[in-house]
Amino acid sequence: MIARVALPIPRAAPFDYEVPLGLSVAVGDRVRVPFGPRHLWGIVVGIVPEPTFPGRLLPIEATSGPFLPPATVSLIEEVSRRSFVPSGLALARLVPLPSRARTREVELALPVEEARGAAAELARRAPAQARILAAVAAGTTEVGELRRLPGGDRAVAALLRKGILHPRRLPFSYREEGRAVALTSAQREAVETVRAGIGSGRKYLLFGPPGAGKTEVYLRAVAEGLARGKAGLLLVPEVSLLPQLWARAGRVLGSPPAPYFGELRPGERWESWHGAQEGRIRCVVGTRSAVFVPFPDLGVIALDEEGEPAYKQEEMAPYYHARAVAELRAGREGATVVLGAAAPSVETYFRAERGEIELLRLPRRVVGAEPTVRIVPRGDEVIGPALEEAVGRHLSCRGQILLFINRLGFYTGAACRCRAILRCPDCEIPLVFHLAERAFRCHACGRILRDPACPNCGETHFHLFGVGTERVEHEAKRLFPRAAVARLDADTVRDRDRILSSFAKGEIQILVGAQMVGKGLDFPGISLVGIVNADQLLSTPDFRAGERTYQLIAGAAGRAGRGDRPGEVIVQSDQPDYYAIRCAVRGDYAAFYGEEMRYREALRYPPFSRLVRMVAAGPSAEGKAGKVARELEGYGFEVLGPARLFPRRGIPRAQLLVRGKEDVVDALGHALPAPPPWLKVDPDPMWLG
DNA sequence: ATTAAGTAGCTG
DNA sequence: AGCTACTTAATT
Repeated sequence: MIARVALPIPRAAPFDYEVPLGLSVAVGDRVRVPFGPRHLWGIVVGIVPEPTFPGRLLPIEATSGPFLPPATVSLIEEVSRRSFVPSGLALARLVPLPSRARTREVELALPVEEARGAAAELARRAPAQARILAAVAAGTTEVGELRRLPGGDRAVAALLRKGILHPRRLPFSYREEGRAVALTSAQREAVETVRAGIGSGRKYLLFGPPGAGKTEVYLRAVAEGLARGKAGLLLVPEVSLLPQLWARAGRVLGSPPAPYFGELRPGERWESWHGAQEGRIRCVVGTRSAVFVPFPDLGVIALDEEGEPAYKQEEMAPYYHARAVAELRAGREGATVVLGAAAPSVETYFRAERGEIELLRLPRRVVGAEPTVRIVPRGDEVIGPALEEAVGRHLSCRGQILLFINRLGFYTGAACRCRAILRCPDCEIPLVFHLAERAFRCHACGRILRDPACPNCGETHFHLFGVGTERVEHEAKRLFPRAAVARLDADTVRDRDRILSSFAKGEIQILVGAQMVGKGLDFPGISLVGIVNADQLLSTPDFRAGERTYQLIAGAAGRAGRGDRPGEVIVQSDQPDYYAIRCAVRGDYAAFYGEEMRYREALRYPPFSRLVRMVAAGPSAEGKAGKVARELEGYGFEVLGPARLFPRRGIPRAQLLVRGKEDVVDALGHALPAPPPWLKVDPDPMWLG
C-alpha cells in the first residue's frame, strides 16, 4: 500500500511513501517520514494502491495513530486547492498539535466579598492561603506570581483543591445578567424554519436590524441541533464578541460552550479541538479559524455578521473565507448554515434573492427601541458642536457613550511645507503619529520613526492632520474632563477584557473604539453612539467601500439604545448625500442594495463576476506579474493589470486581477497548476488595494 | 523548509 | 580561473 503524505512545505503536492508491513496507516494519521537528509511529520491524505511518483519509495518510519477525521482532511485539502496553497502547509497552520493545558491563571470561585471573608477566616489557621486569597481578590491572577509569595506553592494547590479557586479556562471573564427572553413571532418562525431544515444541508440568511434578536435564533437553532444529538458551531467575526456570546450560549444551552480562536494558548486550543473531535465538547464558539474544528456529527453552523471582512484570512496562507468554508463544510457534512446580518454583503443578499439561500427576516428590534439617527457636518473639529452637545446631554443623564473611529493613532498623516506626505521608507504608505510613543508608525510593517525628515527637502517639521482613536480620546477628555474615558483599539487590546468589563459595570462613561467596538457588542447602558468620521470610511479605493461604509454605520448605530433608554446616533459627515451614508442612517438596506447593484453591474464587479487577485512580490515584481498576465491572456482569461502596489517592508509588489465567471478558479487551476513561490493567489479577495 | 546545484557577474 | 550572490530544482 502507498500513503500520500502532506508535508508542511510551502510549495509542494503530497509525497508518496510505502506503508511498511505490520504498520497500520489510514487517512488522517500523523506519520514521520524520511525527507532528504531530515525527518518530517506529515498527515496522511490518501491511501492508494499505486504511487504517482515514478521513483523508488521510502517507507513511513512511525505513526502517532489517528489524528484527524478524514472529513477534516478532505475539507482542508479542498480549501487549499481553491487557494493554490499546498495542503501540507494548510494542515500545519490550521490544525493544533497536542499540548498540555497548564494552569497559568486562577479565578475566584466565590463572589469577592465571600472570598475576603474566607481570607479573614483562614488568617489564623492558614496564613499563606489567606494571603493568596487576598491577592487574588485584589486582582493578581497569575499562578506564577502567586507561587512566589511566602508559602504560595502549597497554598495555591490547597485552594484549588478546596474549590475556592478555579483554574481559569478562558482568556476572558464575563458574567451576564440572566435575561428571560420570550421570542417574537418572527423569531419563532425563523427558529421553526431552521429547525425543520436541520439535517438537510440547507442555508439560511437571517436578515434583521441590530437588536432584532438574531443571536437568540442562532442559539435556539443550535440548541435544537444539540437536542437531536448534533453538535453546534457559533462563529463571530471578532474576539471581543466572544465573551458575551459565550456567556449567553452557556445560559441558553445549559452548559458553557468551548472557545476556539487564534489567540488561544496551545493547550487550550488543543483542548477545544480535541474535545470536539472526541465528542466530549458539543458546542464551540469562536472566530474564523473555528470553522475547521472537527465534530463527528455537526448539526448547525451559525455565522454572525456574515459580511464582516474579518472572516477572510488575508495575511497568511491558506487564504480562506470562513463563510465559504462554512458553506462548503455544511454541504459535505449535512449541516445547516445560518448566516446572520443587519447589513449583509451584496454577494450574499444576491444569492438569497436568487433562492440559493433562504431569506429569513426579523423586521423589528426586540431589544430597546429604534434609535434616532442624525447626520451632522464635522468641519474641522474632531468632535463637532452637535456631537459635543449630545455627549454632554447623555453624560448628564448618566448614559454611556460610544465614539467610533476607524483609524488608529493620533494624527493619521503628516505633510511637509513642500507638499510631500511623510511616508514609510519601506512601505510608502503614509506614516501615522502615535502619542503613546511620541513617534510616527507605519501600520503596514510596524516600523517606528522617532524624528523623520522630509526625503524631499530635509524639513523636520510637519503639518499634522487626520483623526485617529488617540486623538478622539484626547479630545473627549479635553471636552469632558470629569468623564471617565477609555480607548479600545489594537493598541490597547491587551486590556480588552478589563476595559469591556469596566464598561459593562458603568465605570467608564465614554468608550472610544475602532473596528472591534463597531459590531455586535451588547451593552444596555449605551445611549449615544457617535461615528466621528463617516467620510473616511469611503476613502478606500475599493469596489466594496460603499458596502463597508453601510456596514460600519449600521453596525455602530446598532450599539445604541439596547437598554431602557432611547438611543441616539450621530454621524459626522461632510458628504451626507452619498448613497451608502444616506441609506445607512435611514436603515434602508433595500435602497442601498439597489444602488450598489447598479454600480456593480455597470463595472462588472461581483456578484456580476468573480475576481481572483494575484500578487507578485520580490525583485522586478512588475515584470514578473506582466509575464503571468500575458500567459493568462494567452489562455483566454480576462486580466486587469498588472498594477504596481506599495512595497511591503521594502519588497516591491505588483498585482493583477483575473475576472471571470463562477468557474474561473477551477479554470485557473488548470492553467496554473503550481504557481511560483513569489505569486500569491487569492480566490476571493476582500480588498483590491 | 532546507539544501544542493547551477549561473551571472566580477576580481586582479 | 576562482569567487560571491543569487536563482532554481529536488526532496517521495
